[in-house]
Amino acid sequence: MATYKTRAQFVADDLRQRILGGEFQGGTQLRQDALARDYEVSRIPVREALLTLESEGLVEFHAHRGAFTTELSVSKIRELFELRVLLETHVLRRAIANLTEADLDEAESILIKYDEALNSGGEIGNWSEYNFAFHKALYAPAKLPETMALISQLNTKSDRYIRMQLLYTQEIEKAEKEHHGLLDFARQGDADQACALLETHIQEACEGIVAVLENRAKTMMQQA
Amino acid sequence: MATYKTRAQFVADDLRQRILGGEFQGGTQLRQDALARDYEVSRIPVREALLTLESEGLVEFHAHRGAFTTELSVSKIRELFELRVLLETHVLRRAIANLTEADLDEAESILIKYDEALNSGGEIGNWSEYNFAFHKALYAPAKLPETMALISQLNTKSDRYIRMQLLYTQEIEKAEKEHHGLLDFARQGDADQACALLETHIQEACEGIVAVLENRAKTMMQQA
DNA sequence: ACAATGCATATTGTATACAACCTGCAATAA
DNA sequence: TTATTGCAGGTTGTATACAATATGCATTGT
Repeated sequence: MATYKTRAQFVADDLRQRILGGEFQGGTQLRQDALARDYEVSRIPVREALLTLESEGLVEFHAHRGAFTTELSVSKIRELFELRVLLETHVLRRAIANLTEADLDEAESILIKYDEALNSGGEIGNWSEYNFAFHKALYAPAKLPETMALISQLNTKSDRYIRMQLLYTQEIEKAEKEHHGLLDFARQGDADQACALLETHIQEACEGIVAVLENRAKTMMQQA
Repeated sequence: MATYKTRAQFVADDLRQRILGGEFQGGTQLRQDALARDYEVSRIPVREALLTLESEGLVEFHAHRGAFTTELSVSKIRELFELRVLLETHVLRRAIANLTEADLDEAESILIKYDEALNSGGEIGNWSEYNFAFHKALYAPAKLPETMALISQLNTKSDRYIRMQLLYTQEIEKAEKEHHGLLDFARQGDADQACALLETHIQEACEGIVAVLENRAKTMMQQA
């Protein structure tokens, strides 16, 4: 079901990737006309795509002035990651309560696939997706779809910054170790330790991003 | 700023009210053509309004089949209210930490205004708004805008059912007492007790809604 | 009788055309 | 000089027109 993709959805999906990939600086205006030419469609599906992205927090509309990509302040990033801690530990705890062997294997297979991709090539272009896929697999047994939707939303909002962090720091291996740790605790059924690890995992990612952002702000000051 | 309202926004706001007011059964199709005639606009702003409402979880789009009002299952309602407990106690705790007299007075004034409206007339049409306004005032000192946005989102999604509950049960006075209780605990700076009360406040509202829904389902079975 | 197929109709999705509005600059007046 | 007003150009917002798709019914064949 819902296999058909309208042009608006196509544009939305592609544009989301481009924004998350860092193609646009925060605050740049997305001209409907130009995008319509790019995708060889009219402005109507472009507008609808932009509206979708607005609801995801990636762009902002100003009436009669158009859509601009958003930029998060440090305090908002901190807030988002605090929410992630709150929601994801909640889900993880519930997930561990009704975890099966199959669930654990599923999560582990994602991790292994990622390990291989990392060791062989080093293509971190879609690391962010692998990362989220693992978390999702781990949380899925909780069977809390609404909560997962919120978590996805938070991830989408902060994904740009996560990628940026990975670009500037070499935290991937550390994250990878923590993922294995999470899996081990989950396998042992130790929800408390798993949640504690998850909490620091998220918090440290947050601090890494904040550090990169503040560094960038400083170098930009010097340039000016 | 942003004082201008496009037609799409106008339609979205009005349609949201109508949906939350219970004008449409869950699952009814919203024909773009009919709505466009109603509001005397073209279908374009109607579509955009429906897209906005989709992002709020009030309607669902099916490609080439249009928009339908959503209906929440009991398990989803339970999940939403569980999320509310999680997020709202989090915010409340933070709010109590940096609460000023002015904040408390502000919240109290909303409560008093509502008390008066309730005693004099009994217009519960917009009780739901008063209710949320009070909660918002109480949470505002936490200064967590992203979190508040999520909470608003959850409230919008469940608002229809809250109204329904109020229509079928007489829980308003009880909620009112609990609101005063919340305010008292907040004034004393007792975050633990305030959060405990908030938790039961939300949970009982949830159970009330579930009871109404299951009752309605039963009577519908009998009719058929 | 019943299932499958094709057509008619209606509704959605999109392109094009036009109106409303914002922005920046030039001209004018204090 | 500086603030204000009006206009020009460009972008967004919306109406209209058309294309694509889903649904229901009639038709056909078994």
